[in-house]
Formats: sequence, C-alpha cells, structure tokens
Amino acid sequence: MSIYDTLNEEQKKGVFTTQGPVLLLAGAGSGKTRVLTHRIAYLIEELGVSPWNIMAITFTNKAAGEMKERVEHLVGMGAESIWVTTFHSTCVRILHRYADRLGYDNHFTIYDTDDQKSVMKDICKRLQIDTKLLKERSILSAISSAKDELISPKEYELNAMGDFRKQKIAQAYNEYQEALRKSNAMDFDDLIVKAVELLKADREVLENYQKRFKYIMVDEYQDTNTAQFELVRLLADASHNLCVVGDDDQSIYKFRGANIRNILDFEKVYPEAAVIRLEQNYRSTKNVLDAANAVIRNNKGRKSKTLWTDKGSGNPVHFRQFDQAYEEAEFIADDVVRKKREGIADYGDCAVLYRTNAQARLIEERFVVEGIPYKVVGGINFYARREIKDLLAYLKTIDNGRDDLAVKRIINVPKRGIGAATIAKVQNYADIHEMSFYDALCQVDDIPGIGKSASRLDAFVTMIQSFRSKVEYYGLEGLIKDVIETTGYVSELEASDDEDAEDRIENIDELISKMVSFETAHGEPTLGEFLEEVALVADIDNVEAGNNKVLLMTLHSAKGLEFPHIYLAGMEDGVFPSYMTIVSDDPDEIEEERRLAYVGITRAKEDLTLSCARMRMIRGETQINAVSRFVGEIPQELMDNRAPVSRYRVMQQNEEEYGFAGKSESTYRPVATLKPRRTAAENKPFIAGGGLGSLAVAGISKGVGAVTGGKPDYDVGDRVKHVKYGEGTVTGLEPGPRDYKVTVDFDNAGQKIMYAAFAKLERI
DNA sequence: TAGTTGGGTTTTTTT
DNA sequence: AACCCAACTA
Repeated sequence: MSIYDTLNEEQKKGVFTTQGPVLLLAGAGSGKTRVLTHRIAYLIEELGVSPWNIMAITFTNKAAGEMKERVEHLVGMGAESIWVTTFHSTCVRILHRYADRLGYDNHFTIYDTDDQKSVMKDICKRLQIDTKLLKERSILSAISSAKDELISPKEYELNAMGDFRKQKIAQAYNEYQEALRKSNAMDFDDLIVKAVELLKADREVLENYQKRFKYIMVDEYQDTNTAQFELVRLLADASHNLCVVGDDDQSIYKFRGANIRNILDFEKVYPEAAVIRLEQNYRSTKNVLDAANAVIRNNKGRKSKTLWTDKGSGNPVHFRQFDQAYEEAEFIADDVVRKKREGIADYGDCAVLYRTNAQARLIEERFVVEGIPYKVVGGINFYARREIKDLLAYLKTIDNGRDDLAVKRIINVPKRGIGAATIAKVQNYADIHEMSFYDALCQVDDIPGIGKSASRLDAFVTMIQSFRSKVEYYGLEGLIKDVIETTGYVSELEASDDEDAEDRIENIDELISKMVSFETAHGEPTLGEFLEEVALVADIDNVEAGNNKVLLMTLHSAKGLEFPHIYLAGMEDGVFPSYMTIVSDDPDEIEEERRLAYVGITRAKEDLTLSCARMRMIRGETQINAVSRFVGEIPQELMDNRAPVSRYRVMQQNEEEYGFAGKSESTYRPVATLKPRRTAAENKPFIAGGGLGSLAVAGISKGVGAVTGGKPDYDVGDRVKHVKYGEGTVTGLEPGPRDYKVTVDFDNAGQKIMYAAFAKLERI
C-alpha cells in the first residue's frame, strides 16, 4: 500500500502530472494541500528529483510551515532543503544575495505601512502637495497598485499625461523610490518588483535560479498579482514545470492587486497546460456545502464548477437576527458556552468570523464576561504596535544606523529632551553633507546652532555605541533586556498612567520571548536575521493550534483554515457586503464580497451559524441595516430559521422603493442613520419613511442609553435583578478600562462577572 | 520642549 | 468611536 492510494482519481492526476504546466482548480476543502504535499513526495521518492530543485510558494508563513511539516512527515529526510516559503520571503532571500546588482546594499531594511507613510509625508511637504486634496494614503495606494502591475515611476509618468492628479502622484512615486533607495529600504511591494527587475536584468542570476527550481508549485494562485505571476513565469521559463493551485471562487484580494485573470487565463499563457479539477469536498456537511454553492452561483465570470460531498446533510444552517449588535455578541458567546457544556464542541473547535476587525470588540467583551478563552487574530499587527516598533527601532539602529526612520523614531523615546527643532538641524546637516542621520549625530560638534542639545545627542550616540560593542557577546536576549533596562522603557511605562501600559508591557514580554525562541531555533543568529524575519510575519502566522481557544478573525484571515463550528457575525447589508461595495458602480466588487461569503461558509466542517443585528454602531453612529443579501441567497430548506429570511424577501420585492440592490445600487443608503443619544421618541420621525417601521423603533427604545458607562446606582452588598439570571447580591464593583466591572452572586445562576452597562442590573 | 486640547477624518480586507 | 494632527499653553 502506497501513500497515494488514499487519493481520489483527480487528486492522483494532480500528483502524477509532474511535467509541464498544470492548472489545478481546487475547490474549497477538496484536499489541495494533500495533493501538493503528495506531489512533492512523489517527485522526490518516485522520480528521484532532488528536494533542492523543488519550490513551493504560499501566501503566509503559516501555510508554508504547515506544508513543510506535512512533506517532512511524508518523505522524512531531505525535506528541509525544499524551498517552501511565501512570495515575500522568497524575494527577500533572492535580494539578500543580489540586491547590490540593483544598486542597493544587500543588507536593506523593509519598510512597513507606517514607515511608508512617514516617508510620504515628508515628500508631500517637499513637493508642496496639499494633503487635504491628495492624501498620503491615496498616493501610496496608487503607487502600490502601480507596483503590483510592474509599472515603474517613468511609465507611470508617461501614463499621467494630461491628468494633474496622476502627474502629482508620478512625481511623488519618483521621489518615494529615490528616498527609499537613499535609506537602503524596500517596501513590501518592492520586494517582488525588485526581484522581478533583477531576474529580468541579470541573465546570470536568472539562469542560476532557473537551474535550481526545476519544479515550482504555487498555492492560492487566484490571489497572485501581475508582479508575482511574472516572478513565477520567469523562474519557470526554462523548465515549464509550473503547477498552480487555486480556486477562482476564493479570490478575495483584488484590493491588494490580485489579478483574477492569472487563473482565468492560465491556459492562454500556457496552451499546453493540463487542467485538473478537484470538486469533491471532504470538509463540510452537505447542508453547509449546498449553502456555499447556492451563494456563489450568483456570481458571473467564474469557471463554473459545483462542489459535491458524500457526507450526510448534517445540521441545518442556523440564522439569528437581533436588535442590537451586543445581543448578537451575547448570543454567540452563550451558544459557544452551550456547545461546550453539552459536549458538542470545545472552544478550539469554534471560530467567529466577521468582515471588519472592528467587529471583534463587542464579541471579545462578551467573551471576557462569560470567561470564554479566545484569541483575536489580526487588527494591528503585533510588530506594528507602538511599543514593539519602538524597541525594534532600537535594534535596527544598533544593527546599522542607515535606517533614518528608525533612528528618528527613538532618538527621543523615552524622552530625552531632544525636540523637533534639534532634529531638523541634524537632518539639515545630514542633507548638506549627504550622510545618514545617524552619521550626522556622530558629528554633533560640527553641527551649527545645536547648542545645549549637543550633550544629549552625544549621550544618545554613546548609548547606541555601547550597545553595539556588547551585541557580539550577549546575544539577542541579553541585548533586548539591556536596551529595556538602559533606556528605562518599561519602567517608564510602569510609572505612566497610560491605561494600555499593562498591555504594552505584556507585548514587550512577548517580544522578548519571541527573540529567545528565535535564538534557540537558529543557533546564534545575527540581529539582522532576526529583524528580517520579523518584517514579514503576518498575524495569522502566530496562531498555534491546540491551546483550545475560540478564534476571532476576519474572513480574509480565515482563508485556508477550517473549523467544526463557524459563526459568521454581522451578516448585514452595509457591513457584509460592505457599504462601499454596495454603492460602487463596479459590479465586480459585490462579486468579490460574495466570494468572501463563500470562503466564510466553506470554513465550516459541521455547523454554521449566521447572525446579524438590526442596529449597530459604526464609526460612532448607529446604523440600521437589513439582513445581508447573502443570507437570502441560501435556500430556506437548508436553514432552521425562516422568519427573518422572509423579511428579506419582502425587501427584495420592494428593493426599488428602499433603494437597495438591483440596478440602482448607487442610490443605496442604510435604512436609517441615528445620531447617538437620541431618545426613541426623537427618532420616530427619522425612520418613519425608512421601511422597517415598528421593528426598528422597538429596537431603539431598548438600545439607547444601555451602553453608557457611569457609576451604577448599586454598590457592593446591594440586591439586584438581572433579566436572565434573576436575583442576586453584588459582591464586587470595580472601574474597568471602559466601564464598571460588576461581580454578582446570583441565587440560582451562580457568580457572574459582567460589565455594568451590559448587565442592565436593576437594584431591588 | 512637553503636554493638553480641540478639530478633523475615517473605505474593509493584508503580505 | 477612535485616531491623528495642529495649535496652544506651561
């Protein structure tokens, strides 16, 4: 019995078709990772291909790590020399060796979004761009899109003829690249662009890599952009042994430049390509799968396919609508608790998915109250947090002083009395003498007008030099601890009244342990190696399985994962699909949202729960939203709750009247928008013509005023009454970060800790 | 120079 | 609601 016997016919085809281009259209849950890993095993064990000649590219480090692990499991020895990485790390590795051929130092730094913004701000000032009219962010996103399409500043300028806005952007683009080069830095997009540039410009390098990578596999191919495709095409140009795996229905990164044509036109670029379809789903129950199919069927412009399963129907898809978003959160938390209690599911079997990161908060708060172990994935990247970026800036400065941005970030953090005026003088001196900011600092005495600040700058330089002299012998752990100690970073946090101080210190501890484990994993790594690794980690990379927590994350982050129990929260038109895609005149946008819905639904193995709220606070104003159209696209017979769905149907019939959907999408507006803190009476006229009538009004009276946290009118020792838990005695009351945390010993329900605003306790 | 306050802005998703 | 920035004050 061989390891390939367990594969189905189509999967086998995918494994055994090793020569020439292969397009593997793999539906959700169809076992594409199995095919890829077995394919690698087959290449090595049966065809005698050296692991050294195999490359597999994924999108996240997590996916890469898992693939590597599974291959190792299959083939044992030799698997470690397979190049399994992300696009970005691949490029970093290439550029690390050859960036000098493009006029960069091989030890370049990688700029994150924050860094990009600082650079752009500077440029806008210099070019006198009015950032009220043309924001840094939009310039950067235009540049990013250009890079995704491999458009150079020159080409961009040519295309900008006659368009003032574009001309400004072209100017900024040009300056931006110049600034990055001066700082020896690349942004995320540059990593790909520069790698492509290098391979195109340098035959020797290209042939070198073509010789090495004789078999190339690309996972999540539907999310590649033009630049990434070009990279792969170049590498595979000699062997043509390129196997791409993807699912056009799961293409959800158009905003990041993903070019769906890469997958739809693969056969045009490679007419000899073998096309293999994996349509049997091994993940979900029939009900879940049917729901997914029913939703995605509404998209045009897809490679038509229908997933099937031989599993049973399983549970119906659950759907619940609530008045308020916090009630939705309550429901999800209660349902998780119920499943845990009844032995249906453990915490780690559940995941809550939502459209936007901001939605995590309400759910998180509720989970805290109920004591459910959870982990929020995403939001602000760990390495983008202020305290972490500060400390990393120290490390970067110690590693090499060429990163001006890093030096400036920490020169006065913690406060050393070095202000903006002083920094400007140093920068000016650096500009005149064409040296880095740090080098200028080293020559303080020559800088005119620096005055009393000189001694402070001197002290800073001395401190950095002293770190540098010690870095050799005390390693990463010793270094970071010394930095924290010497700068007093943590002690300053401890002393501060910043309410996040505790979190920040926790994050710093986390950073220390990350450095320690990096050190143990890599022998004696250099500081540079650590900083490089850190620049490319995504939040999802740090999610380890097995600690039995409910995961909370965006639908985007959930791609590629699966859970027995999935909650899709915030299923509301205007939230998901998002408001922007509804009002857009580009119909492709709503299709991308639908693909996102498809991704969400297909994450569920056994049980799928959809939920939404009639009212929800978005950016400080309460919005009333209809049930998501995607819910309406799921056939009723697959669901357990028909009432709200019928309301959706009514709305569909009257959609012109309400300004929803259909051709007149650009006239969309939420059913009503409420200013906070109005009374129900005040709101009545506001929504009278809105469409939901009494429903919405009923909700408002319940919602307003409930979420404001002042000191409650009860205290420790008082008897109180809760809507659900009945009567009890208050045993604790303490002010929390946003609201009073109240502990109540209920006569029947036992002890509960809750936020006062949510608990709605009544004194008796 | 540092800390505070008030005003303006916010497209959702991320390597 | 949350964040960022500019202007103002000590």
